[in-house]
Amino acid sequence: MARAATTSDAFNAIAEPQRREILVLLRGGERPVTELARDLGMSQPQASKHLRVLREVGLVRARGAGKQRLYGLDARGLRPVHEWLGGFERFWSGSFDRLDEYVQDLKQARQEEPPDDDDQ
Amino acid sequence: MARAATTSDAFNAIAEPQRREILVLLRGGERPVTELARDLGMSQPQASKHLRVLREVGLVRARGAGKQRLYGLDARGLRPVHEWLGGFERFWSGSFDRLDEYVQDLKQARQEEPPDDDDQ
DNA sequence: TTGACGCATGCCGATATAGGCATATGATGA
DNA sequence: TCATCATATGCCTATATCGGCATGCGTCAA
Repeated sequence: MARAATTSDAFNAIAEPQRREILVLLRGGERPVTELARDLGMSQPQASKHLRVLREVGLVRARGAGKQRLYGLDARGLRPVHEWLGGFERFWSGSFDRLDEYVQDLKQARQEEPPDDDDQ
Repeated sequence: MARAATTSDAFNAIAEPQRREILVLLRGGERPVTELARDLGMSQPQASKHLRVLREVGLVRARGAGKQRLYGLDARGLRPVHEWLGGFERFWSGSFDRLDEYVQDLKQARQEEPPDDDDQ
């Protein structure tokens, strides 16, 4: 198996930096493809492809406007992602001091143990 | 180019469902690899590989405990992701709840102001 | 030392990616 | 109708993935 499709869910769709930039830009309002491509310094086909992915996940909607096609944000699909991350909020907020203890434990363990830190 | 490495950032790391499940499990405290593999119904090598990815992104820390290796959560790396998503919160709450309304707003805005709200 | 256990890693195969380039499709206006 | 502009799509290459399987490596107990 390869990696999951970018169109499988919002998690995969926003894993790509350029797609995140597109979403950020669209926060300011609808935009045609060429404008997005220009502002983000990518080719028009690439912009279209990224927009296609975002469309298939439902994060973006297209609307024909004459020769152009205006893309607009539909960020509702990001909500589940945000909520999933919210489940970890207590681990980085101050009220949860257990992390600090944990980190201390780690430091101790690391000092005592030989460097098996293969981590890059 | 292929897709960005899963170890490039937290966005890519959490794009994989099994890794998300690992993180959720680790919210309950440190766990050895085999236990994670068993609870999530995956092979031990797969668990190790996923944990390696999470380790390289810094979402997880390992601590040697005898024969075992206890993995613990370090969710601080998720904070930037959560914050990025927070930038879209207003689009799924309140008046932006429905895309239709949102599109209407955009149309109005565009009619009132010149559309070349120029880039950046 | 030997064996058993826990975990990490290497190799393989199948797949899907991101990007570049060329081209097809669609709408507009003359 | 035809030419033009705005997008979408197809083909191609290089790459990185995820999974399975086998195996290496380190730790512990006899």
